[in-house]
Amino acid sequence: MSPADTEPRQDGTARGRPRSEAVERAIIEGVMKLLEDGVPLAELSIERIARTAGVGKATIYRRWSGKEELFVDVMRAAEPPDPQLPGTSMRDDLVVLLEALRRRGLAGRTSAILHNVHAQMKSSPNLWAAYHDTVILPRRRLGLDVLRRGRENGELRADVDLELLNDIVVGPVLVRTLMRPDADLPDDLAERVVDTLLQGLRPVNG
Amino acid sequence: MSPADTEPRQDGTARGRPRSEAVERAIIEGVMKLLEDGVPLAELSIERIARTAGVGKATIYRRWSGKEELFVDVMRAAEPPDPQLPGTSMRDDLVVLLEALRRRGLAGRTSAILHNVHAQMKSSPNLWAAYHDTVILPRRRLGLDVLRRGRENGELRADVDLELLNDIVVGPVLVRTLMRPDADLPDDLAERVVDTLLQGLRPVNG
Amino acid sequence: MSPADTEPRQDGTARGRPRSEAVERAIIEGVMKLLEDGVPLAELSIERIARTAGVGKATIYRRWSGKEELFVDVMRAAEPPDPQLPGTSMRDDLVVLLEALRRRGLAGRTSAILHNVHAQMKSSPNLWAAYHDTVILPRRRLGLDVLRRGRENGELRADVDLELLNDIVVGPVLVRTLMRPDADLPDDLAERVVDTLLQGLRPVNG
Amino acid sequence: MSPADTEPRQDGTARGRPRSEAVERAIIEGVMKLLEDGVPLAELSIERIARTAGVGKATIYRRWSGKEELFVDVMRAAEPPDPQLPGTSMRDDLVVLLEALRRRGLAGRTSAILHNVHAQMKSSPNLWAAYHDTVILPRRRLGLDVLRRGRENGELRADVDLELLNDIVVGPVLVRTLMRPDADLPDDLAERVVDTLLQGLRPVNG
DNA sequence: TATTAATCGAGACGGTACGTCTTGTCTTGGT
DNA sequence: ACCAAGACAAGACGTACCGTCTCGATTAATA
Repeated sequence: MSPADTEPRQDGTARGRPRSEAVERAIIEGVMKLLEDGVPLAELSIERIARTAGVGKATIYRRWSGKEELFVDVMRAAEPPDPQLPGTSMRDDLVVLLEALRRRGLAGRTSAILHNVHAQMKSSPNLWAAYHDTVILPRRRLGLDVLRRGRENGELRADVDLELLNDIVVGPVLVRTLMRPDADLPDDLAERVVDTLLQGLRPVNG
Repeated sequence: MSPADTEPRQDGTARGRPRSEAVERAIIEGVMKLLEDGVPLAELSIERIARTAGVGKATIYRRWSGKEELFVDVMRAAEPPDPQLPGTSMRDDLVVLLEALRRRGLAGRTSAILHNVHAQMKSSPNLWAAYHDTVILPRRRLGLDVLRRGRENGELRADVDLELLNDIVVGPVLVRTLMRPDADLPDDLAERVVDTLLQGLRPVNG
Repeated sequence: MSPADTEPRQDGTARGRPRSEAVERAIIEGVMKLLEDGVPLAELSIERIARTAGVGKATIYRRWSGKEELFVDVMRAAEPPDPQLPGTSMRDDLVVLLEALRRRGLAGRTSAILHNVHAQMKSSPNLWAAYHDTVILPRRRLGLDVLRRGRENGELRADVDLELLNDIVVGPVLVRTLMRPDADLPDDLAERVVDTLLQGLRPVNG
Repeated sequence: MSPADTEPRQDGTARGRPRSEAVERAIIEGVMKLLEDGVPLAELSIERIARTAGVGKATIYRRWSGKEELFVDVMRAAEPPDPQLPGTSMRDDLVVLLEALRRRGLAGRTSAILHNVHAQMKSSPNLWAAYHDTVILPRRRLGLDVLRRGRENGELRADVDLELLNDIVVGPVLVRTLMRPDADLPDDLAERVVDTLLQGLRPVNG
């Protein structure tokens, strides 16, 4: 799924002119620039991408089998780095994770790319799978680890389903980010979600 | 956004051959049939839709301004009816609402159409808005009403943010339905989400 | 080989918008204009022809299966009309026929087209055959008729091979026209060829 | 026009690895093999020639500036040697010359190459000129010499135009060879052409 | 014997054209 | 006024070649 789909060579022997990494970057940067400039994803033809990057069409097809595969790498390049967990408590760690998610949905470049390409990739199951495996899954695992530690530390009920809980924690931010583009993502959203969940929904007295 | 974009006539006077409603149904049914047959959304050209429905291309353009507008109506036609709330308690109402959401993500026809068209529409803000306003928003209001009644009945803490809570309730199911296509949606998912949230996450003793 | 390769319809029933004859003419005229302007045949891409004629590529492919087929029709359109035979004698008729051949090789538009397309067509046996059958053969028959009448009238030896003789008469002009592009075609060439042949090559006394 | 276009060095000093003559032959042989195998000239890309000859593209471009120049050398290599004239009489010499021409148009390898490359070269005036000067012209001069000797020997009328006569002699065979690919070239064609011309066309008595 | 420089096969590179497909508009003749 | 059919200009699709440009690896003649 990464660049070098039509592998240039299986063994180590390199023959012929090697592929230029600069070209690779130029293409991905070109796509990002177009998306940031507000060009609708539907108008992102390979022809136009090539024109923008000052590159021949074949040079694109030599690396990616089509638009979708290219977009996977564009997303990967646009993906912000993993957040640094404070480790002071489960609650704090969750807030940091959620906050990273919230920010990702706001930031200019990332946001424009994310919203568009995300939607696009959904139409292609195996591409989605590739993105899921290399981007989503590691983050998900990060969240599950935090929750597991929380359960072990006694911050969490012992009988809770961690997988489900992870979806519950992450759900509201993801929903607001990707499915309700007009929804606001206030600064304290991460905190409020985590604290609301921890406090429980029942009235205080009981 | 609805059919009859290029309105046939503003006033009441009807002149010439009236538009055939059968044609309208044939087109929408045709799109659904193709999607159910596993035709990828990307291969759904207007040309092919017209061929499948045995209809001229102009007849489609006379009703919708393009593929996306047509898809909005296809989604609307595929949307399952609103669930009937039992009204016995907030908890029960929420479970029924969530269960409807879960079912929508499973059902064959609906599911295939949903996943595809949903993704597609995300690329077009105003189309997404149209879908949001006529399909998502009413459901959302239904959920908010249930929560509001719950708060009034004392089933909910008084200081909770209903908007946020609604996203928390709906989030996990939506995430599993639309963003993790391989995730399982077990029969008791709705119940477990609602009960997990109501019980709170803290260990019992305190 | 003619226009209308992908026949629009076999029976008489005409359905859909009929093909525009104006477009047909515009395309053929466009090719001629380019050739007259000195554009080398090798640079006559379908893409360029379409651009010049202000026509979509598909519109060309709808009529001809490729460049070569199109060129057959261009040649046909550029072909000068059959000459009018005086009928006063075999000698005079032959001179007129040869003179027509000579002129064809001189005339600006025709000449440029002829030389180029002629060469091009040679690479495609069946296209050459098509051109041969509809353009060359009728002319050839005209020549054979003249010779046959000459033999019946006693202007020709009875034992002569008419087919061969026709090639002998036509040969020198054709060679100078098509194979020695720099050769001159003097005004009296036709007369001189015919008279040289009629007089024989032997010295007068014998 | 010959190999060594981008001359490897002007002065005598030879530095670096010298060009391999074997490579040169391999390329020309490769082209001939492809043509004999019935590959249409239009499909003879430099890319394919290089592939067939097991040679890098640059190695071809180092010797010839393009396809056409390469073809000139291919033709030269395929050209049969000059015929040996008996010298017994003008008539016999002409028959031998014509017979050589006829054979050239028949022979397998030569014929396939001739017909194709001949046509191709016509589109490029200066290439045609090169071929004309080094291949056609010497043959033509050979014919003119024979005719001149014939006139001096009294085998020919003194007032005949030798240039024109040469075209008349050569014309029919050339026409049948290059312009009527389906025409037959019977064994006695050369004799019949020469004798027909010598006998004259008029009836015997007069 | 080492150095040097042009050669070699391989294949990447920016372009252009190929022939096919879809887009949205525009005629047709018929309902 | 509507309909199905299909022509039309425009332009993207993915592939093939164009002629140029690196690569690492030969291959002589020179130093």
